[in-house]
Amino acid sequence: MAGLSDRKQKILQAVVTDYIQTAEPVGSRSISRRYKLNLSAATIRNEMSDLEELGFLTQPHTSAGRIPSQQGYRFYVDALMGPPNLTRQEETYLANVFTQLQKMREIDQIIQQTAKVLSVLTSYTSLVLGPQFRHSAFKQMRLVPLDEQKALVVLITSVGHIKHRVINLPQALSSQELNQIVSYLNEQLAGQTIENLSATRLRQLRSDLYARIDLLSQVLQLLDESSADGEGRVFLGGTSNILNQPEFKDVEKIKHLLTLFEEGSRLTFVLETSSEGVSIRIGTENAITEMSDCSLITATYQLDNRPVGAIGVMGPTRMEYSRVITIIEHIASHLNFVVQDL
Amino acid sequence: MAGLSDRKQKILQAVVTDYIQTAEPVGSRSISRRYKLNLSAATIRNEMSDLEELGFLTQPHTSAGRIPSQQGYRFYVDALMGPPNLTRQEETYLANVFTQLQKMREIDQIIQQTAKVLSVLTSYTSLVLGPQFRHSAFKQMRLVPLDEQKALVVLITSVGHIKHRVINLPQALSSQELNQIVSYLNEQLAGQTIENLSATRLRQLRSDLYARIDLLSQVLQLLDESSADGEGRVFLGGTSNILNQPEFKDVEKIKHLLTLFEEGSRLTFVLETSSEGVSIRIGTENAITEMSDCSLITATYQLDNRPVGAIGVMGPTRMEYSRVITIIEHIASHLNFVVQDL
DNA sequence: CTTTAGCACTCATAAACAGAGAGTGCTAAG
DNA sequence: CTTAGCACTCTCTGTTTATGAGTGCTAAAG
Repeated sequence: MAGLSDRKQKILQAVVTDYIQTAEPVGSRSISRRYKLNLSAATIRNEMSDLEELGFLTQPHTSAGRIPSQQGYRFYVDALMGPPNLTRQEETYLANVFTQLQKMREIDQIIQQTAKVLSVLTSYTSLVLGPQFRHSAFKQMRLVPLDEQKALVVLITSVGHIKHRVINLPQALSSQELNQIVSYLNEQLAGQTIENLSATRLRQLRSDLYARIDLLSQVLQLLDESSADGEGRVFLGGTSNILNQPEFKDVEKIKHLLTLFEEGSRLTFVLETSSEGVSIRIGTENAITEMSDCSLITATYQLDNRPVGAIGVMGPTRMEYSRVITIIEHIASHLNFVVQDL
Repeated sequence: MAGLSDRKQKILQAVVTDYIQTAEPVGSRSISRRYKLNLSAATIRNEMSDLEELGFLTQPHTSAGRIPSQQGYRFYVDALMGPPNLTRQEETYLANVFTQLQKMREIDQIIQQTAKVLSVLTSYTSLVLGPQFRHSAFKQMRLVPLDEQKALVVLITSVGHIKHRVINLPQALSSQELNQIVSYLNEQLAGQTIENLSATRLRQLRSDLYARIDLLSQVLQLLDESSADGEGRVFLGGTSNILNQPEFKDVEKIKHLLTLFEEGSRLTFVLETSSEGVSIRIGTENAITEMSDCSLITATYQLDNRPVGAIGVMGPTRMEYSRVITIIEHIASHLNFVVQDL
């Protein structure tokens, strides 16, 4: 697998970069012309034939050029990929974006804006998973009475995520008692991460306050929902960008992807399961069948050294890997700061 | 314009219903076969020729069948459209949905679910505009201190919409002073609609509290943003449904629509400007050029007899108007109750 | 005067076909 | 081991041809 001669590597690299640019099968001739390898077309032809045998290239049909196979892209990404090539323009654009993001206060806005920026910069489709409630720490809880029977529970966590819910008040409770319950809960829950709450802790609380079950259970339900699916929302950017890719001129393919985009939960899953740091999944490495001819590059962002969310870019397997990777790295690392400040 | 002979109307109706079903130009022959008009193809041919002259039908090319023109659809919708035809299945499905919606507490969830239901039932794309903050009345405001320098402003309105924002506290303020300001604001703003606040009222408040400008301006900014674009978010459902329509097999068209879908503000505008009750806009009646071969059916929903939001369904001009209209009416009227209960 | 049958004509769509071009694989020579 | 040459393959494009649905017109029938 690793035993590719230097020359084969150079040729593979040429094929991949050429195909990434043109989206057309690349022939021996055009390589010997465009890349300074000082080899004749015939030699390259032989090498390409070998590379096909080894599984790095494929032929759409006899007597067409070669295109990289999934394995070919994998090798390219792991070993051959050139350095990023961001233009100065793009870098200043990035810098501008960062100062703008810095100013925003609402997490939703930040997430959405991030998605947009990612898609504009890369001209692929971007996915951004908002900070996950259940990874963040409980900070404070407040009860705002609305009228005789209703009150607003406000839950504040360390990622600046604020969750609220109107609940019904048992009429038997005096405002004093209410305050007691709230401050008791605040005391008990302070600093815990939401996901750690579910099991033992909540049961204990429940028995402590067994007299107030009614009220409590509503609050706990809010906690529970938050920890379950609630906040795992994925924001998309540039969904129409995929249509610019020649590999998606087929309406059926588009339909598959669009319906995938509508199923938030599956997207959430993909992003949640992405490993820490930058991860690159090519074609069928993606587990989601609809994405089997796409590549997905993701990165996580952290809060207090714990990954709380992820950003990603999806494009055809013929994707500008190095470019996207550097952009994603920049944005993810910056997002760390932005989230920290909330 | 209104002077269409009875027979012409029957034929026009036949053409429209046929075309709605088949999406193919319909010829004189198939009408005399499929519809019991007791007229020969030739007669129908003559009538159709007249209808074309009058602008109700068009021919894609000589010697093809006719398809309804925009004017044709308009006449159909205004005068010819048959009664709704919901199956019993669909009605029970609707009933189920309603009980489910009733249970939800979070406005976002309700909106999103509504969008989904609308798109599933109609198999077109649905747009739902959440309740507009600026039409709703101010109810209460709270300040939750987070730490020495920061506090959370919570704004509660009568549509059950809750808006929050972290703001910086001027250190000079004691908690007593804070409370004073808050209760003063509550007093002054109670019952006002958000949109009425902007102009004179705010200026007055600003001068009243001129000493506390720093704090106040942040709060006011929150109010302002809410009244501006903030809450006018549109949720989409079934975006992939358009791909099932044969008129959208062209990738360019799809791209135009998808990019339109990404521009939330333009969609907001369309829904905001829809007149009270059910409105039907066919083709270029839509003002948005990207939608010039689509039709949009919208309905508003109310709170306290004021329209606060809208729902809509978008499909090709060849849309099942009567079906969609009844579905939309049902859902909108139900939404009135759901919103009321929040 | 209206309706209908008959017929020639039009036009899009599909299938069949030829030619061009790009690329390969193989063979033989450097 | 490299390269030039050549025959072969396969896609793509444009052209031609056939088919069929549908129209418009004319003339006869009601």
